[in-house]
Amino acid sequence: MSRDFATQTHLAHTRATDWLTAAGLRPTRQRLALAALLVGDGQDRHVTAEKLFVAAQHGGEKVSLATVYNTLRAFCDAGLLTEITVDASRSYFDTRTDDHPHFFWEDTQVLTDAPSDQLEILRLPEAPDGCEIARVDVVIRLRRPA
Amino acid sequence: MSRDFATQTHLAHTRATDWLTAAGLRPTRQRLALAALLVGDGQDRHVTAEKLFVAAQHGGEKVSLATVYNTLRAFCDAGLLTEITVDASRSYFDTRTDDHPHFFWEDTQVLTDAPSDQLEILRLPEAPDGCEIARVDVVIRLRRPA
DNA sequence: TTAAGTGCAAATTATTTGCAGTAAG
DNA sequence: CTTACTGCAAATAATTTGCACTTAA
Repeated sequence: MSRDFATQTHLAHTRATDWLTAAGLRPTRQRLALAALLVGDGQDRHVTAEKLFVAAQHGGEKVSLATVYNTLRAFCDAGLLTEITVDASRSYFDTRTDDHPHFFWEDTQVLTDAPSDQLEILRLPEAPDGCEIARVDVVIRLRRPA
Repeated sequence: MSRDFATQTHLAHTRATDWLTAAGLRPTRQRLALAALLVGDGQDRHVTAEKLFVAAQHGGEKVSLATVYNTLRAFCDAGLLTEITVDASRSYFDTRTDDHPHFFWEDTQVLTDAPSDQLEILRLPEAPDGCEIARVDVVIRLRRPA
């Protein structure tokens, strides 16, 4: 809570590097910057390409939007992120890669984790013949009452 | 099962008309054609704009793609359809408007209903303060094993 | 008659891609 | 060195929109 800036930055960098190399991805300057924003503080995050791009710029990083897109795709392919689709016009990327439920705030278009220990699925429809369940997406859409 | 074509068509037309007027929508030629394709036989359906457009053309109906989009949106706004988002690049529209689970076949990109009686959610994360749950989307993603 | 609905073509928006240059191993 | 990565600008693809025309009520 009271670590100084240098230490925090250093930790973020280390974590980002490990995260990338563990997945066999080259830790380039751009990827490190994006990775640090995603997992630098060990917190789970849900980002859109645009939001991450803005965050990077805000942090003084020089990364192109196309690279942000390509990088997010690369991270997904490497299993570092999961893509979650709640809004047909935008993709969200989650740093948590296990199967867990989400809240989607319809007014702000924000996606967050829902406490997974509060979800108990007793029975699930079984996969039809010749199929297996790749993932179960549970999105709880929240509305602020008028 | 063995009703003749004229009767089937007539039923479809009636059902489509009722469906539209019940929602306070003007039963125009285009809307009737699309509605008949959607609910004409009383079966539940999941369509994309493009698929519905092609189906209409195939049936000899003259409807523009923009109208298909506008119409689907109008049907949703009127509560006749529900939009389901499983794929960031395409919207699916479901003729069943109650909250129920779906199968999404990743190989064919097809969306179907999952038997809702086989899903039992024992406990759901509760909505954060000042919020209510608008809907719970459950999408079971199916993969055909290699 | 008149407000709602339609078609077309142009606009928008998120995302991808081709390719020439740059950097990591 | 050599192959992967990046940036830019152009290409895609789904969806929306402006506007003149048509049609249901």
